[in-house]
Amino acid sequence: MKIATFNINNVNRRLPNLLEWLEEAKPDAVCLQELKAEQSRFPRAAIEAAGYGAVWRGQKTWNGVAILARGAEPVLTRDELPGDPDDGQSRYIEAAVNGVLIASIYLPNGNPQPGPKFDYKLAWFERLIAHAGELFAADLPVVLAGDYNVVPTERDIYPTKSWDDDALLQPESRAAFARLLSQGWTDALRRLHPETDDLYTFWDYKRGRWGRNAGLRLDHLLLSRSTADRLTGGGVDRDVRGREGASDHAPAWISLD
DNA sequence: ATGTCGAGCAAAGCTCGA
Repeated sequence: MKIATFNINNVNRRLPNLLEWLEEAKPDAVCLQELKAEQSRFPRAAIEAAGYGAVWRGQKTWNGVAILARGAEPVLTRDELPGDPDDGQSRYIEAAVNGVLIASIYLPNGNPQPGPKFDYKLAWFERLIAHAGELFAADLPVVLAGDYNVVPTERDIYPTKSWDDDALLQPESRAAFARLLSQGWTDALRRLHPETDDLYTFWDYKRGRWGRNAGLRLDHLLLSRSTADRLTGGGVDRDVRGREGASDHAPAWISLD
């Protein structure tokens, strides 16, 4: 079973890119982030025609997350992260696909920091850690996939000082990600490629960063115990980032036995 | 400080978010 995560950065504007990648990569389940489409504007028909069922939680202009399943309908389990009934941002959706509980996560960016957006990022992280703790303890096959907006370690960014003040690299952001992992989750791509220095999933549009491979690893697939035992492979479809009209993220994927 | 990209608002170019 192949499971992917892809920050599409506007599902309607980049629909041809998404359909092309689905056709060639044929993932069994896909987590999308940054739909940037309100609920009624999700391109359901085109995605169905490509052979995928879908559940999604849209929002006007910003955010938005979805889960697609090849030849199946994902079984929705929740479409918001518990812990704050006043949070109206569409950043979490969870569904069962082929016996695996899958979450599509779009963690807040948090810039500029310090400030209210960074506070929101850290508070959202705490809610995720609380919910993930319950899922891990349940000992189910779970994959928490998405754009975490965190560069976990120095190995996960090209050599630069340019991002030192960015919310994605702050010690608080990294500590929260490390605390999530410490519940027992496996960072699948780093597990598979422990020595790779350019395991990036994001290249900023600015300053030719794609052309000089100045990337960041922001998109992660975290595996519960039973799914980690089934991990057989994975990678980043980085060529997708170089195509006409591409998202600034590339798809990351894993295979489970 | 800058660079890129796109949307919203509202009628063109600025502001915002990423």
